[in-house]
Amino acid sequence: MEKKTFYITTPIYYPSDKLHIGHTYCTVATDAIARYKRLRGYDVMFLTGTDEHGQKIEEKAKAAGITPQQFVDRIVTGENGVLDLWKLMNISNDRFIRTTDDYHVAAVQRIFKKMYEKGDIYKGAYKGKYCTPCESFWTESQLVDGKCPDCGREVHDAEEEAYFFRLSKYAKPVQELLETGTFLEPASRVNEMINNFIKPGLEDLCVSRTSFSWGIPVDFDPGHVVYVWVDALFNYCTAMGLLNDRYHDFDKYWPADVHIVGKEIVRFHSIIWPAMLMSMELPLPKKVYGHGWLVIDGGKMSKSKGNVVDPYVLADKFGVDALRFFLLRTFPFGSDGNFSNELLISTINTDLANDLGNLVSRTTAMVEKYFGGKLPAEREADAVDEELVNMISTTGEAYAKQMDAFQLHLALEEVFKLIQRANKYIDETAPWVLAKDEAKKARLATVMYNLLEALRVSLVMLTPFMPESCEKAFAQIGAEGEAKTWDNACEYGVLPAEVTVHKGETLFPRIDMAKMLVELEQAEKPAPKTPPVLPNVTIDEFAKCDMRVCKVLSCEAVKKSDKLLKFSLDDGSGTPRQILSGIHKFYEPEDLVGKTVVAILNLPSRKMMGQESNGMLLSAVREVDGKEELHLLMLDDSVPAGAQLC
RNA sequence: CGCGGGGUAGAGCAGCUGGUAGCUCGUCGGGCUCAUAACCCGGAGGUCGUUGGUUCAAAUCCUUCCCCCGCAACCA
Repeated sequence: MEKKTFYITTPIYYPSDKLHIGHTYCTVATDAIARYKRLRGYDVMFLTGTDEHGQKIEEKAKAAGITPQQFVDRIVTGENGVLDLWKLMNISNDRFIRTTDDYHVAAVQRIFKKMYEKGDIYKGAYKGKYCTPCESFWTESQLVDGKCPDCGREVHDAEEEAYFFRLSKYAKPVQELLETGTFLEPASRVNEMINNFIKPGLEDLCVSRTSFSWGIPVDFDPGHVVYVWVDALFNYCTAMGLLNDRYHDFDKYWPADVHIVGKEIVRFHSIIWPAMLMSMELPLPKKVYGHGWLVIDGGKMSKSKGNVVDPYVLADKFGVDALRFFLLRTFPFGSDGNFSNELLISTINTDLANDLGNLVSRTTAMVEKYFGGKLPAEREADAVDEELVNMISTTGEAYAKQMDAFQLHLALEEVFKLIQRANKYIDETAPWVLAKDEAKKARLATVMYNLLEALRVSLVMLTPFMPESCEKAFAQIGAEGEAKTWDNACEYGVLPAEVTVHKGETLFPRIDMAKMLVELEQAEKPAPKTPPVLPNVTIDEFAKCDMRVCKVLSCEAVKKSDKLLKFSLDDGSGTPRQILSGIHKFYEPEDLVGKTVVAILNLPSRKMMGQESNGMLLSAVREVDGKEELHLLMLDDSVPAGAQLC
């Protein structure tokens, strides 16, 4: 009989930067689900990949002086890149798609054309407010005081040719999809989507761009490139062979059983994606699951905050399996979780070292000590065995229920209830007492056997989370072949009666919290980065910058901004000069009044939060421990206002 | 009134289809010695952010207000 298929995906990640622990979290979770389904006998297809087009990558590549393709190659296939990271984390994906793969490019062009021919993509005009000097379109809501948010100048109505997808046409069926089924989970995300996006009304979606070129060309209209929606979302289909000859599994695996996505892209996957599939008259994926984020100290992890956690460092310090386990055991999969090194270490110590690792260790040690490593066949049951033996055969069901609902942390909790019960069982049966009485050998063997069985079924259930460690542990408790299958994870009495154990290396060493925190701090502290010296400028070019000494006449915080301070400065001209500066995080306005600072005066005037800024204050800036540190340039107060720097 | 999430023991969280408030860590005390100074048992510690209401009964439903976070905006 054909095995049932299970098609599961991660998002395709945007390689504009190195991936961090958040991406790792998502991929590890998906991997654990995929491995669980394989364990359950499914024919699993697990896809992950990278979304490599777009303006941001084009700009980053330009800044780095290389082509966009070289840029993404470096991040995806280069050393310590995306592929290396997934290999390190023991990710069992069956396929990896890059949106720059030629088969995907060709397929997307066909998809775009098909939707165009159907009339669901049409050529229209992108209407907006246009700022001629900035060559930028803005929406009404982006404008500041009705003017360009970039330069503060007047904008005018303008149109640009673009292709649109008739998203509005599918608003109703999409709403029904969200409201009726279990298409989008957890359910809390459904209201968000409906209130935020569907109720206000779905507008047609701009699906092509002419403002950048790093994308898939619209083959029937040069100058246009396909924008992210069609390009990225259809990866889930093209990687199975939709409209291309590279793969031939589309009919076998589509529709996907579940797209695992982060909450920030739930909208694309639960509204735009089904609408586009409806347009293509393709079946819809069965489920979109939006997981939460790892946050740090309650705040979002981001480059600019300098609190990005590097998975390479953690895997190196704690081991891949311990890291995988921690991510999935600690945080409820559907909601945000607060990441910290302390929590990571204490979870490893409590669950893996003290409970699981120590149970393996003490059990195998006793079998070796009391029986020379091999249990005799004689048995003698006792009433105290019942609860443990019962749990051995029932935990599988409780675990499966949680796994099938993607409640990974709850599934692991079930397993650890069994492990904790086994530790208690040792206390209740006191094997070291039994061992002193030759007449109680059969009883002692029974106790040991029950412990090994509890370990065996626990390990089967932990295998999707910690594949390598579980293999090692299986070897230690003498479980091989059939003893490691799912069907036998719900059965008591599968290990041979005369099982032989092999006490081995410590599976999860206990971690010295204080010592490790210091080590981590050092490892995560990037080598103090001093930016390289910029290319030469001529003295004439330098002289164009009019930098002058100014006295702070007044200073106040700008309303509604957590960063901006508004300065009124005496620049020596006699007329106060207004300059805005985003340094509120470093200075309180009242501390700056009367200070002697330096500003460059001949920058073009610019509006921020509706306020005009005529120049820029100079500061000394550097990165310390990944955080920006800023010192406003201040001179001795005896220097007069208006003095020029040269 | 932009949208959403959240405020429960010292810390981190669960409970929220209403019925004596739970878990992990920490802390205090006890047990055990097979084990990775690990394991097992017990105690202390909470007026469940605030106001009012529904109910025989509210952390749990409705309402007022306060605070935190995310999206957005902005950071020359």
